[in-house]
Amino acid sequence: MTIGTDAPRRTRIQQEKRELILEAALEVFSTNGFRGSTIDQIAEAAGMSKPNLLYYFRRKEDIHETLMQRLLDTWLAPLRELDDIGDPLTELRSYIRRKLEMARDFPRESRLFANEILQGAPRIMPLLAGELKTLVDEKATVIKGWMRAGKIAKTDPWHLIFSIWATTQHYADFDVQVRAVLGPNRGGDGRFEDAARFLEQLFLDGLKPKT
Amino acid sequence: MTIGTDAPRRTRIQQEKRELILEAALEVFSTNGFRGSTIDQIAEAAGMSKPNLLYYFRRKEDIHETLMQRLLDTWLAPLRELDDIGDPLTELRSYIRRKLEMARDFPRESRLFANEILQGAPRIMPLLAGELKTLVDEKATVIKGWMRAGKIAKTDPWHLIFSIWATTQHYADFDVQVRAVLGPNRGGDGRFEDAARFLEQLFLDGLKPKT
DNA sequence: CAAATTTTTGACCGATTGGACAAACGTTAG
DNA sequence: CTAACGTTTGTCCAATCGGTCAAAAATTTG
Repeated sequence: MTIGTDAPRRTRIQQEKRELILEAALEVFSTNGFRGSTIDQIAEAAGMSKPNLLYYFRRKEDIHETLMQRLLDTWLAPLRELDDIGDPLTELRSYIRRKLEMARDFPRESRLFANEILQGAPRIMPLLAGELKTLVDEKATVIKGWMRAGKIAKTDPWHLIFSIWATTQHYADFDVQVRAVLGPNRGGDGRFEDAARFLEQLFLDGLKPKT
Repeated sequence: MTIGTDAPRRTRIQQEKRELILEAALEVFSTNGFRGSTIDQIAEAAGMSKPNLLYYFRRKEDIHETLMQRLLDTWLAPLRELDDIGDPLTELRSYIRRKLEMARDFPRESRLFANEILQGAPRIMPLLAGELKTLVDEKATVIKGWMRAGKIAKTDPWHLIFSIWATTQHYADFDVQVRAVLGPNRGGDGRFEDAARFLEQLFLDGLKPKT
């Protein structure tokens, strides 16, 4: 019997094998893109034969789809946590920090997402215009409230969110370039701490109310 | 006779055909990546048969290589123009503006470059660690001079350049997402002016010396 | 005009691709 | 042990890939 994509998992072994495949596929897809990756590559990375892999995921697209669905949840978690309860500047600062930590700890997820968007988001466009837009609009309203209350400088909340995404994800998506430019000394493990310090200064001083 | 990559162009027709192919290849490569693009796609986009295209460029890689070489020159031009002569804040502001204009006017070039970096820059790594690093180091020294002179706030020049790259190129590379989130109203042609206003505020207020 | 050269194309090739399938293998329940 | 079920693999297939080649067509040259 083959394992359907939406069918409930049966044995513990199936769960584990599917997880193994997804892990391998994340590695391969994130570095080669969807069309640039082959089932053979994924199967080899997962340590199994191609037909065996196709026993757990019937089509190449199914693997990618499962990967993207899981990705979006964890990827948007930091933004969901952005809340109205704390101090606005502190909230924003910790959002930036969390996003940067995700770029550091989950660079493959970031690159997988970037690959999809770069190519026109053919597989997740509905999610962008639906779930994502709703979430961003909601958070933009929160930020606008902070601006009206004089807690942070008045500016465009949507482009503020874009700039946080751009600057943090840059350290995952363009990691090769960052390391090449920084060189062997400054391009080491400390580059994320340097980035965190810089981004905090850039955003906070730029957002501090004038009064 | 076939046309070599490094051979000097002969007739005007050859120049034009090569240009036609490069234009078509830019379109295809920038949306599908190198491995995701086929010679047939490029040939069709250029309005010619596959063997005809291969008469002008012997290998698929030759097209990509020519494209990347041209790209880097124009792509780094704004940074090269960053000079020590004018007012530092004005210099940085116009650099940001020029980069954003390039993201608006040459989004395909930006995506082509992003695709290459995302996949580990296998074809231009030497350029990154060589020419690019040299240029950035040089400009970082200029910026550091501005900081020592108290003209702009003290921070990390390299990460400052990264953040300018990230925020501006975001509007080319993630254009689909930007438009989806902004929606039909705010996602129209005015989005680049909104972005310009926001980025100016973000960077200038963040870089202004405290005194 | 005709000869020489450049440009274009149809047909083809070997390699790789995503995927199908039946047989073999392993495991577990009776 | 054995029947049933879940798992794995070798083999195969049609489609597509990058690229070749010889010959036709168009253009340039004399």
